[in-house]
Amino acid sequence: MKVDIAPVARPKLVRDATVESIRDAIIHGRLAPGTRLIERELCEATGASRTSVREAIRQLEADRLVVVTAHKGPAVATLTREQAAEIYALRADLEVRLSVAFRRSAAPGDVDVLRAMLPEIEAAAAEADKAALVEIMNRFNGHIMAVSGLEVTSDLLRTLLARISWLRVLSMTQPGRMADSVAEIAAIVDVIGSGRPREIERAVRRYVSNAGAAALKQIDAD
Amino acid sequence: MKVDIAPVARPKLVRDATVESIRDAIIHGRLAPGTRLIERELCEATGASRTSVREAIRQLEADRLVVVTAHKGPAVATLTREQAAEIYALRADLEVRLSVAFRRSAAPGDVDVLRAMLPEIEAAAAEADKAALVEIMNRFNGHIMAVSGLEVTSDLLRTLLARISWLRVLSMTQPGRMADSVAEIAAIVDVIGSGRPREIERAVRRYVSNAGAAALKQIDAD
DNA sequence: GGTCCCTCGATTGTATGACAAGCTGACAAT
DNA sequence: ATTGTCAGCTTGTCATACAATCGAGGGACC
Repeated sequence: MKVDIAPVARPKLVRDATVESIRDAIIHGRLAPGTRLIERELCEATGASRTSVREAIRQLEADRLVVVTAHKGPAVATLTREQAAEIYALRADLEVRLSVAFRRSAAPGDVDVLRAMLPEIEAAAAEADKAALVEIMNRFNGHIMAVSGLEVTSDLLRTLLARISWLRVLSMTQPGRMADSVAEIAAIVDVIGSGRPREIERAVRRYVSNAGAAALKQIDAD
Repeated sequence: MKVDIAPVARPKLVRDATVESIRDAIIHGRLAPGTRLIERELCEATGASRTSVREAIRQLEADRLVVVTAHKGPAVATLTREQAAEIYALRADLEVRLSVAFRRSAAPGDVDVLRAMLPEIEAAAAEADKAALVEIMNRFNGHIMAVSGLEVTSDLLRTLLARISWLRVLSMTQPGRMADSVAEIAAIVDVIGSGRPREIERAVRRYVSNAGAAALKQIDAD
């Protein structure tokens, strides 16, 4: 017999909450790249013990969100221009793979879910509400990832996106970028459900490539 | 003044040694996928304290080499057929990028370094010496990565290769695979220094794709 | 003044002991 | 056979302690 009961929402482990806490501060830019992280301060800020904080740091280090120098301690990871360029190039490959897989696996209605987000995206862009835009784009990407069925690829993309998250927000500020961005996303939605793989690839690469160009311009202007 | 002295080999941190120790056991197959890892046993095996062992586990978890279930403990990660297929597909993309970048950045002699490894590869393959083959292929890949200058891409590829390391060794056992493999690698060396990107891509994809097919066949036959 | 060196405080690295929380398998009861 | 219960084991977290190392500041010397 199959019952329709969701598994209980387990109380988070302290270490996971700590990871979330620090990761959130990094990807939202509240901790700028290069910022030194002192264990004692992290303990005070999160309320966790050194044990948990240190385990959290190890996880963030493996995710490349922080870099740890022995006996000097962790610092928020910085991105060189070259690293950022690489990440955007890789992101394009991954998003192409996901979008094509989406096309293959999409059930009727999956494209509608994406299309239904467009007005929200436009609204957030019109108001220049970055936080809302980040949130809705996460849902947008999340749906594509979920439908694609590509676990590893989604996982990799998530870690790459986390590393450039603050940069993405910064590059949104460029005049005209948001409007272009919205148009490029709409173009993706237009072809992701019914287009040929070649067309999907072109639309996705155009979006990611332009986003990357904006991000790199942002880095150069720092 | 520039002196040719390598930086001192610092005494490894206990935690790094522990990570290395466990990672090595996993990628060389001494710890089979699915094996439960008990903290106490890891402490006894490595001589490290729980503190260090637990931090090592967190790192391996983020690298996806172990999966941790709350209150049940870590276990060596398993690979589904789908995950393995994804990893080989992504590996192809990454190796193509690295090889093309190698072509662009290679100094005279860099190709010779690769070519000089071919006899070693052939010898190891002829003797079916898997350990030697793994070692030499690591050097081969390492040289391409170093010359390519693509840090992020290299990093990502290394983590993916770690996840399929045991599978690669297994799939070597298939009759004829080693000989084909050697020929495909030789073909890559032939074009990586002077070929057009398209040719390089084709050679690399042929190699990775065949390796992936062998690996998947191995999974199916388990 | 500038440079070298040393000491000291702060921070990280590691180990240990303690206890709570949660899982697992065995056994008893119905 | 299913369920309830319990004991033992493992993980999760904390506090504490101490060694190793780093970095800044202060003298000593030129």
